Amino acid sequence: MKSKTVKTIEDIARLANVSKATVSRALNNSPLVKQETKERIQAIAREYRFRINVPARNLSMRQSHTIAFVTHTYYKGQFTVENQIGLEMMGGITDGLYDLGYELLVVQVDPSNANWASQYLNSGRVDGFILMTSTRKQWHIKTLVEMGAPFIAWGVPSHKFNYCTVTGDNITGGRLATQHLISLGRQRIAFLGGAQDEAEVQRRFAGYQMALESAGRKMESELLAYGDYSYASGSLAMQQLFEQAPDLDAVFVNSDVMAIAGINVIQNQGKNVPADVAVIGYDDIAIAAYNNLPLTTIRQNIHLAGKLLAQNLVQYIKSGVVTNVT
Amino acid sequence: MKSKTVKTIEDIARLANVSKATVSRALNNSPLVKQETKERIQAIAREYRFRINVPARNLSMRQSHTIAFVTHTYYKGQFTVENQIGLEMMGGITDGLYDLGYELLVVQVDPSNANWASQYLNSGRVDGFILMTSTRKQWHIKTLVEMGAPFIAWGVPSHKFNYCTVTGDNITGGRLATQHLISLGRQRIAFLGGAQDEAEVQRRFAGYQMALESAGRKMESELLAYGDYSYASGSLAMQQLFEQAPDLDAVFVNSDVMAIAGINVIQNQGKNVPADVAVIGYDDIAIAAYNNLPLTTIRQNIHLAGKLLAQNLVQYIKSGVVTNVT
DNA sequence: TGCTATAATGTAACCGGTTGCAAAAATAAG
DNA sequence: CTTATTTTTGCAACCGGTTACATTATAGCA
Repeated sequence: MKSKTVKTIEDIARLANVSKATVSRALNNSPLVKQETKERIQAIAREYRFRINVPARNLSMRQSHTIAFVTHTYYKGQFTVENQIGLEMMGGITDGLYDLGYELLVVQVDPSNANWASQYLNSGRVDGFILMTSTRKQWHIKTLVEMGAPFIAWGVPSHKFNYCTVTGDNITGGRLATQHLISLGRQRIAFLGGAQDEAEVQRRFAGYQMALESAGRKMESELLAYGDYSYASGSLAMQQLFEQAPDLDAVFVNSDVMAIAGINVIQNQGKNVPADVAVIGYDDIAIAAYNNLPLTTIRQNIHLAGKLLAQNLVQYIKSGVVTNVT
Repeated sequence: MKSKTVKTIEDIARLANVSKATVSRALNNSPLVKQETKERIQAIAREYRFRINVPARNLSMRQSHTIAFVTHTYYKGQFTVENQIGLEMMGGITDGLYDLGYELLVVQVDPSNANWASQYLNSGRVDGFILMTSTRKQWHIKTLVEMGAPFIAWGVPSHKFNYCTVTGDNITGGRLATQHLISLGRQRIAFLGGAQDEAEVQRRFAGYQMALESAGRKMESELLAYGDYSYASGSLAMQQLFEQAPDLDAVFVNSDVMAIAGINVIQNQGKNVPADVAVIGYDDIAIAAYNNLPLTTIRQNIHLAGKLLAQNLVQYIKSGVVTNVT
């Protein structure tokens, strides 16, 4: 524990009998300083527990080394996938950014106003954004693209614009889920999707279809129904499925929430889960593991996804575009 | 859309024919500048969409106007309350901070090393911390207190130290839950707590006891059991309760996760929930609402709590200590 | 009208780093 | 032992604000 007068790079310079510039270079491991001096300076810095002043560095380098995690205000009960996997994903992002020397700022934006982008960018507050937006909210993406803001989004990229994304492999996910059901010997496997116009849903459906086909079966339209991820829509869609195909013996549901709703409906029909009807859900929530429900779930590696988001965004900030599929 | 040469306060000064200093004052609404000039300058700033450079301001004012949300790396499946209410709470915090002109940085720390505190504080990166730590991790709190770092924690304050906190009103929560069960006409109401040494749990228990007493009943020790919030411990504790008091007809469980475990056990005993045994859970998760389980839950106003955390911390940064109960 | 109290603005020195360019030191070449 | 090179280091200007203090304009009052 030395005196605490060592707060700035200049203090260290004094202690080491060198100039500010040299200290700065030494601490940044510049090749311009002799190995020996470099080590000496670093040792001193370590000894005195020197912490570089971040705002000063940011100002000087005109970079904030900070990226914004953009989210809408969370409304209680608005149970979206985003809310559920949000924390886990943030963990991954923070991790990834940390390794790259960046930090994460949480920004809550008004969905009806894309002004935030310029606000944060032009203030030098952040170097880029990470959006957890689903395929909707295209509008925000449009704004960002137009203003040339560096950002990356989680979700299937729109074909209209060109920007960075990281996405779960929905096709494979859909295929795996369906194959699993097939391997259980199920004959009539239904598909209960999320919003039909979402790219994610379409891909899962594609996976579903692929699995069926490669098992020599064909998809039947009465085995399809769509909801909007809400509990209510799940119930509704499930009922619809039963009307269209009372003999179904399995269902692949696009979200765990709807899956739970579906299970409810099935049980109310007097059928047993999974004996009569097997149910398989998708991603989101840790609930599944702790639930006493007969529900299998396709898990996504959210932490990894977060890390990828971080890495690709930073990489983009220093060069070109990337689109990824996990 | 004007030319984009207006990036700094100096550009504006030029446009307004005044000095940098005056612009700075005008934008900060200082009483030192004439109302008229102030308005003129502000108008120009607005017109040119001027955004102040945050790093520069931070450097100059030696404040980051940023506070850190401290969290441990999230391990999948490590289903803690913190994880569950984390996002919602963050929403509240961001909200509260925003109103005060502060921002939220997410910091992931290594639980076994409290070095992060000085790292962030001394670097001028943040002005304070918000901990979501439960009563354990006292150690981190100790470190923070000792180094005089401004912070606030969610949870019942330790009597050993003096620091800011915001807490759910566990006593009232416990009372409400118990009263509810009483009003349902239940006779033998059990208490299934979390870790017995946690202040939160003790308070909930106090509430439980109060409710019983004011209903003219007295607490019986065979109706008590404790777990550690995990699913497994919930099952165990519930079994224990059944052994101790096979005739119980209601149970107040300290967390929704354990409640779900408990329900499972009860059902396996061939009893019906809630007909034979009523179950009431506590706080956390949005799951409850979407679950098909016969589970009532005491909800906490997490968003508000987050806001309070923000407000009280900032207030503290500018003055003294506060301890709050919602 | 002259003189002081007060309001409004300007000057310039920070804040704590980074970095282009010049100077000094060390090394190589002649 | 010079002179030309190549390394290392130092100087000083900047990044874009804030703010103590000096200066000037405005007003109040005898």
